[in-house]
Parts: sequence; structure tokens; C-alpha cells
Amino acid sequence: MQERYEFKDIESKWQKIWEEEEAFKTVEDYDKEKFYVLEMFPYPSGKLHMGHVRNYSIGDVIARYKKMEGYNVLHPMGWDSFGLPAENAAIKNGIHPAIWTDSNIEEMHKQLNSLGLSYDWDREVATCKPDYYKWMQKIFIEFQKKGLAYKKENPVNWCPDCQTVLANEQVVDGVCERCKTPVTKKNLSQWYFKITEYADRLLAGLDNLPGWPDKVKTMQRNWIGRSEGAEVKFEIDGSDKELIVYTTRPDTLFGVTYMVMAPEHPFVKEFTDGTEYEEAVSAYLAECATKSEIERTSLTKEKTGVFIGKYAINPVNGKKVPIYISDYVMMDYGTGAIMAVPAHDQRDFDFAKAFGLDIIPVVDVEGVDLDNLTEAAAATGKMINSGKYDGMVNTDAINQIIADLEEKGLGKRTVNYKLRDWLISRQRYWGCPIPMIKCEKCGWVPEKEENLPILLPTDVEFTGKGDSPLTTSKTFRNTTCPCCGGPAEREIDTMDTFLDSSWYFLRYCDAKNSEEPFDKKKVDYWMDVDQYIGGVEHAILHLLYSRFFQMVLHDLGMVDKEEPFKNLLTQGMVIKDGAKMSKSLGNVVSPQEIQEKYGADTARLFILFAAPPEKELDWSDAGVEGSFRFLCRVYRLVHEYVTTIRGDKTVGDTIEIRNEADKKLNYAINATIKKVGEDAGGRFNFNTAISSIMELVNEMYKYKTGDINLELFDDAVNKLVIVLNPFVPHITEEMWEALGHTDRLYQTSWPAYDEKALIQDEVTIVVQVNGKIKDKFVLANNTSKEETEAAARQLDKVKEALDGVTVVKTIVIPNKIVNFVVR
RNA sequence: GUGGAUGUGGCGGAAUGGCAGACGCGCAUGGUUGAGGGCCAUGUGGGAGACCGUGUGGGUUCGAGUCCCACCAUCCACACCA
Repeated sequence: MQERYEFKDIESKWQKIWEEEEAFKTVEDYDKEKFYVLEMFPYPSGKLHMGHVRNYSIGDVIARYKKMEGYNVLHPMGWDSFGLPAENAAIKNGIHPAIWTDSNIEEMHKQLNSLGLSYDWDREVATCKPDYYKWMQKIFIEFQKKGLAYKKENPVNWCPDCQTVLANEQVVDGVCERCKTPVTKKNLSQWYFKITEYADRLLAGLDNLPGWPDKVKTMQRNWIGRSEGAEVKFEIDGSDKELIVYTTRPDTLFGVTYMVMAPEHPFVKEFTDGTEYEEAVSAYLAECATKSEIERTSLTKEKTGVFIGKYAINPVNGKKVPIYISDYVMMDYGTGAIMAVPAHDQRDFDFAKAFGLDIIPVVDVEGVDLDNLTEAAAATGKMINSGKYDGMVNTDAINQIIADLEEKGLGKRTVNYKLRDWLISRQRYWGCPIPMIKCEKCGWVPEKEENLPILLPTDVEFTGKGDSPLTTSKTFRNTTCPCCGGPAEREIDTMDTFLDSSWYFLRYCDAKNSEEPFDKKKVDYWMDVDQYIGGVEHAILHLLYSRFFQMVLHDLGMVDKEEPFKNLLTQGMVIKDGAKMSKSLGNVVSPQEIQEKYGADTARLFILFAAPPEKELDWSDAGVEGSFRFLCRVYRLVHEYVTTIRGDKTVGDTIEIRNEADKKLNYAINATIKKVGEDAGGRFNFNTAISSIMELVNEMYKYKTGDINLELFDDAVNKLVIVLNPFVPHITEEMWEALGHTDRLYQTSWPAYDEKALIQDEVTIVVQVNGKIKDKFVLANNTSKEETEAAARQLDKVKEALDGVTVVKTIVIPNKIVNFVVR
């Protein structure tokens, strides 16, 4: 063992050994209990950042710890390697996306290995490789056959400068992230997945995920946005059309004073074309269309709109109310039209005020002056101005009114969701080709399975302008119809990359399968993921899409489990100087520079020690220094033990606890094993796990200045190295070897702790008077209540405090506290 | 606006309703050293003190950083969803 902690030598030495010994290769062992640890796979941008290091360090500790606990651990890694940056690089530098991506993967693979992460690289997947996207296409076809994929024309984000559709994520503050041009809407025919068909199950499934943070479940619930209400039919005066609205407040039906349709509502043109209102309506529609995303979202609650010259008839009281159009009503939610009740809805109230419309209260909310409303009264109360419903509690009236409407055929109970179907088409090259073919005769038909994968063509140009690069291929588009054999055209859009990442965790279970996406038996053994770790930014998109995929694949009989991720840990961001690390702020710390200066073990240790995993982590250079010093301190301790304290001496087999110092050290050893096991294996509070190991080290430094019990100290050194291993694997393997072991730590079991060693002879009792601490004293462990109280009463400070007052009550918690309640 | 989270020393952060501030950083003192660094050791919430201290104000409790209510601040997400 070298005297100095030469982290570079040590880290490269052990990384090489692990690779040679295939230390982290995992095979299915159906008799052994499994544990699947998964970290969200990265986009291969070319460089790891601290967020990655944090994510993967957390996963690695769990994987290594669970392995030591005896589980058959699956801990894979791969690449979410389709996506826009590769294409942008191609446009900018003229490098083909595949080449750019491959070299990034190679670079990042090296960086991951340099962190000493215990991945089974035999299961590596890259979503941009044909051996992955072949199965993506197969799965797409399964979805299509099940009726879950359809093509529809819809307004989508469009960048007029780049001449392309953008994903929502690529629209930043209303402008194109690449050219900063304001994004507009454009109607395009696109593929959608019917995720809405699974809305209820996606919602209900959340109740069966106790291992997920409430925050994430709440976000998903809000995103799905289920609401219960009713659709109500309004006749239109002078027309045979019916205007159907959706409302969650049928109880306020008598308070309707006007109606609003979305500007895009199909009735609008029909009702106004050729009328005196046409001009004003067209002007308003034009205004809405030119409103960019920025204007639309930054607009204060100022309501705009136009009367369209028609009146609707309220089905409950026959009252005629004017119909307006306004952009505060959305075409893609509910029916695209609302009944407006300004007395009980704030938006309607604002609109009514702006347009001088009537406000009729129909629910008597306690404490609200209904004659002089300053805002909408949304709370519950008794019905008024509502005919036969007057006097009912409005929440009861809701059900009664719906029932009455249903009976008369004027409406029906409905459930609405905010969740929309998933637009999966992208006008991009670097994505998985959608395996659909359009035939003049047969319509849209899926490619034959034996023709999969449909490979991305290489004869394309990347200009960044015009249509998708796929359109420039001379070979790609034209094909024959799989049904009739006639001439046909391929879909030239590619899939959203979120599809690729919605099932990669299943492919890891059987990454090399060339016959099918994965073998069901293997997937059923490994799934579900026991611990998933990633950033909270994926709380909705990725985590919802993956759950959807899992459910569909379950329904297709391809997997058993309905939920993919049993436990979810959302790690916090890494920040520095109070802000997210970013180039523009100049506060970026690269993992490479830290590894260069202190080594991977220090980087891991600091990142795990500085904060609990789900919280923000404030980067501190001084803190890193401290973590490095701690590792040096441990290293020196082991070195001194090996060379001096133990030297050539023989260590006996039995540990004899001779005195108080021995007892104290033995306590520290066992308490640390227990604490680290709880913190690293269950709570995932690595920061407190590490601090307890630091306490053990401090204890050992103290101990070695006295009379050393060689057997006990040997036990302490060995166990210290073991419990530290999941956090800092390289230095611990080095020390383990130096201690004379011929096996490896990655093969070692987690030590059991001795419950008896944790029983202390004496405990400190706190004495309070009226809850205020007066004194403390030491007492034998497990002294009776009576004796504890008696002992407490002997204390001078207590006698003083109890002098001249009456003790009303005495609370004694053995081994802990005595509290005298006095008057 | 709605929903969620978080507020503890100079800093990062510990505390199954029971000794607030573990552990680390920083700082201070001493030792080692020719010196510096490093290392080792000790100390380190405030107050001279009785005591006071976990964003503010209430409440529950023998006892509250922890539970409940209201408020303030910060952060995040969604954002006119009828």
C-alpha cells in the first residue's frame, strides 16, 4: 500500500480490474430475489455534467449496497440517442448525426466508467441503433393495430423561419429556441397516440404507487386533470343548431347571462358569414391568429371578445342570452363553448364587467353581499333565483339538475380531462421512422413486420431549411403497399424521442434479443423497476408516457406488470452561488476538472454528502476539499494500521471487549453499520450515512491513541472499509486489498451488526420542570420509572426548582426524560 | 391566479413529539514544522448572567424545529381547463 493516496493510479487500476473480472455482469437467476436499479438514461450530448454525476452516484450507491445485501441487482445504462441536437450539429458542422452521436456516446461512456459506476455494459442500449428502433417500430405497429394510433390534422407549433414544426419543449417563451423567431400555429396532419383512452387508468394507478413522491403524483393528477360535470344543450334562436357546453357547475344554470364560444369553434363562421357581424368577427379572429404565444400568455386577465349576433336559449328557464366569441375559451377542452355565469366564475365575471353584461347570483354564499359583487362568489351555499331548486344546497342541486336534464334529454353527466392525445410526429430526420405507408387504395397501412426495421436513409441533406431532411432522400419515400402491392409512399415524419424512452427499461431486461423486443419471462423477472432515479423535470412527460406504454404493453400481453416504476426518487438540481449551473452565469463546474484534481471517489462522496438526494445541492469548492481530506484521513488510518499498528502481528479470531474504550469503539462500529444500512438502503439519506461513517473514523482516531485491542481495531478497520465501499468504490477496494484480502469488495456481503453492542450501560436522563430543562444526569440503562424519578429529585437544581411549588404531575419516560409539572 | 415544496448558526445541513445545531465547511487556539502548507488535538448559536434561541402570530401537548390553523418570504410546476 502506497503511503500517499494516489487517487489517479488507484481509480484506473480498479476500473480496469472490474472490467477484466466482469464485476458487474448480471444474469437472470430466477431463484434469487432481484433488485432493479435504474437511472434515467442520458442524451449523449458529449459531456457529463454535475447533474448526471449526482444522478448516477445515487444509483450506484443503491446498486452496490443492494448487491452487498444479496440481491441479484440489475443496473444498466444506455443512450437516449435520437433527437434534435445531433441534427443541429449536422446542419452546423456538416457531420452526419450518426457519427456525431456515436462519438459522443464513446466519450460519455468513458466518462461514466471513470466515475466507477457499476453498470452491466452488456445490456447497453442506444435508441438510435437499428437493433433498438426495429423494435420501436414493431411496438408502434402493435399500438396501431390496437387502434391507439391515428392521424389527424391539427394546429401545431410552427417556426416560420426554420420552416418546421417544433415540439412544445422547443418553444421557449414563445420563440423558436434556435432562431428566436416567434412561433405560430399551423394546421398539419400528424400522428397521435390515444393516451386519453388511458386517462382513468393512469389516474387510478397513481394510488398504487406509494413509493413515488406525492409531488410527482400530484403533478400527474393535475396534468391528467379529470373533472366531473355535465354537457348541456342550448338551442340557438333562429337556427336548428344546438350549442353544447361543458360545465362543472350545472347548479348555476339559472345564473347564465351569456354564452362564449372559442374563436375556432366551427359555428362561428357559419353564424356570422354574410351578416353585419362578419367584419367584427373576422377582425377578432385575425387578432387571435396573430397573437403569438408570448402575447397570449403574458396578457393580463383583460378579457376581449365579440358579440356574434346570435342568442342561445337557456334550457331551464327559456331565457335568451347573447353569444360571444372570446379567446378565454379554448377549442380543445370540453366542447369549445361555455355557458357564462359571472356571479360565480371569476373569468366570466371579468368578461361581464368588461362588456357590461348582467350578473345574476344563484347561490347564496355566506358572508357575500350578492347585490354588490366585487368578484365571483365561487364557494358553496344555498340555491336562490333557481325556481324549484331554491333552498337546496348547491352541491346537492348539481346532481338533481343533471338528473333532470338527462330525463328531458337536455344534457348528460360527463367527465372531462385536460390530458390531450399525444402528438408523436416530428418533421425531423434524427428519429425513429414511423413504419406507416400511405396507399392510394388502402389508406394508411403498417409496414410488414419482416421488412422492419425501416432504416433511416443516408442520402439526405441537412440544411435546416425547408422540409424534413428525409424528403431529400431519393430512396426513402417511394415504396409498395404492404396490402395491395401497388405504389405507395412512406410516412416521412419520425417519432417523438419520448417514445424511445418509454420502454428502454424493458429492453435492458433482454437487450440483445434479435427475435422480439424482449423476452416476456426475463422482463417479468426483472420488472418492475425497484428504484428509479432522475430529475423532477420528467415528472410529467417521460414518467407519464412510460406508464402509458407499460399499460398498453400489459394489455397486449407483453408484460405482466401494469406500472413500470415501483419507487421513484427525484433528485434535486446541482446549483452554485444560488443559481443553476449555466454557461452564461459562468458558474459551471465540470466533473472532469473535479476528477482531475481530487478523483472520482471525492466527487461522488461530496455530491452524496452535501445534501439529501431530493434537495438542491449547493456546490462548494471548500466542501469538495473537505471530502477529499476525509478520504485522505481514512487512507492514512488504514495505512498506519497495515504498516504499524498491525504490521506483521497476527490478528486473533476472537474479539474480547476489555474496557470502556473497547466498548465505546465496538458500539461505534455497530451503530455505524446499522445507521448506514438504514440510510443507504431504505431512506436514501446518504448525507447522514456518510456523516456516521465520519463519526466512526473520528472514534477510531481517538481510540488508537490509547491501548489498542488489535482484534477489535482490525474489525473496525475492515468494517469501515466495507461500509464506505458503496460510496467510494475505488479507494475502498485498494484498502481492502492492502488489508490482505484476496476477494473483492464488490463480492462482499454487507456486515451484520451486533444488537448487543448497541446496548449501553448508562444513559443520560434529562430533567425538566414544566418542559424547561433544568439538569441532566447519568443513570444505569433500564432503571425503573420510580427509581428514575427518585434519582431526579435528588439533584440540587431540581430541588431548588421544586422548592415551594406543588408538583401536579410527573412524566417519566425511562432512559430519556423526567418532567415535573408544577403549579 | 391554482397546486406543491421549503424556511434551523457565518455556510451546507442533523434531529421515531423528548438534551436543537450531529457531520462537514469556515474560523480560533495549541501541538508538530526552520517557515508555510499539511497533519494531530481542542474550542466554536446569542447573552456577563438568570436565561434567550429553529420565518411571523396563534393553537394542541407534561413537552413542539417536528402536529394543527393563519400569515410572510423564497423556489418549482401548471397557468383563462369552464
